[in-house]
Amino acid sequence: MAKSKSFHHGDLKRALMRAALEILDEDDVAGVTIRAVAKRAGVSHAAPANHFPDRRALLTTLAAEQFEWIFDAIQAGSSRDDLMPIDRIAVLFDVFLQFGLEHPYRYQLLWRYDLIDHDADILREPADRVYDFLTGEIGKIICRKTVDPDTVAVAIWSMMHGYLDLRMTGMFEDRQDIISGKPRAQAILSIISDYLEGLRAAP
Amino acid sequence: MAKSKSFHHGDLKRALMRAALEILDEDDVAGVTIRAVAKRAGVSHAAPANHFPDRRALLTTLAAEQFEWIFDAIQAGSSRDDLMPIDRIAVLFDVFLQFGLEHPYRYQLLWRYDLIDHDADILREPADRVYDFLTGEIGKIICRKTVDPDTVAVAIWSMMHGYLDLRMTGMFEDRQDIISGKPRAQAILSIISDYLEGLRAAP
DNA sequence: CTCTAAAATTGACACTGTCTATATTGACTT
DNA sequence: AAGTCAATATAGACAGTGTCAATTTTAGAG
Repeated sequence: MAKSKSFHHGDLKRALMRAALEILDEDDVAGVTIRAVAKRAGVSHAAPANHFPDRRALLTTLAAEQFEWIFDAIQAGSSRDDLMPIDRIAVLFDVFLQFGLEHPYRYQLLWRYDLIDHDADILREPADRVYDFLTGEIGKIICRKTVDPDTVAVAIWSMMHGYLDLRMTGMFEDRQDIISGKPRAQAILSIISDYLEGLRAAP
Repeated sequence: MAKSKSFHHGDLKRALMRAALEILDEDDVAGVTIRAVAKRAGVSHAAPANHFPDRRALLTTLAAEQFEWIFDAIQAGSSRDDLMPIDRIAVLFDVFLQFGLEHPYRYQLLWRYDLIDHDADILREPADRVYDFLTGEIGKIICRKTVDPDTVAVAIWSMMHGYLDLRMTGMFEDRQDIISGKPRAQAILSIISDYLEGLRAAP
């Protein structure tokens, strides 16, 4: 078997990832140090080096798992075949919003290019799947040739990410009364929805 | 005088900020350590403690200066009184895009809530000025009462920030051929512009 | 049972921020 | 002019960090 269950820990790599995720949720990525993860997993501070060459690799793997979870959630939510492309985009939007609002530290890790390796295959593959899902659905919507689907994808993805990111920084926090964050988030969704509807219409 | 020119350094606080900005541009915020800043300013590693209680305070001041610069640039660019609100928003957009693309490390620092103190007055004041400028111009555009200007501001700000942020992570980098970044950025601007034009029209 | 390669440990190094005590400076008071 | 004193700069120490090297432990093959 490829994953040899060795030593007293069984599968330390998986145990390290679980410990890292726990610490991430509690303490932000700053708390996810090699030594803290090792301590929670019950091993010495240098044990993780056997499974991850450095901290960047550990965090990259952690981020990749989040992208995989997100993609799975999008697929699960849009598996019904009576959904229109616009509805499937809404599913993607909902998944990201819910994920970001529930797990802000996980979400922010996804974009920490200074801590993770965006060019790594394990990260790029699931991220591309999500992105391709979006561009694919947009392509089904747009009829006229004057608009570039990729530009629309960039615009939508930008607004979605920007809203989440700024919301987490507290940029909008006390500028208006958002409590659960949902109403304002749905307003953003409706803006995007209207925009896409507008694109479908002939010029 | 409040700012006493004392000791051999004259105004160490300003010298520290200059050194910090240089290092930021070269090495990202990770390189802006207290000790590195002190070394570049030619003082001992504990000297900055007299002017900034901790690293967070230093970085917060550094970020505040960037917001002040941005606001000044927006004002300088939109001082002509023959500009329409939509044009003034375009100026804000251009200033942010140019600032972000030219100085990515400065831009990213502005949103590192884990490193700077977003509630500090010195930071919140110039940031609010920029944000209020945007909401003010949007308010001039929107006529119908069914749309909340603040929501529109959030949407626009989100798209602008999201595009810059994602672009810096390399999310769009090799998914299409952007070289200078300007064409795609202008496409985003035109999307926002169209959106605002649509809002002006009666329902 | 032995051998071996992977896995885990221990210790060390150069960093970091920040705290303490100490020394220096410059301006104000008497 | 001499002295005082708060502000400013220094040097040293401490607990952290990531990562490297040498060492020991383990699990399974022969």
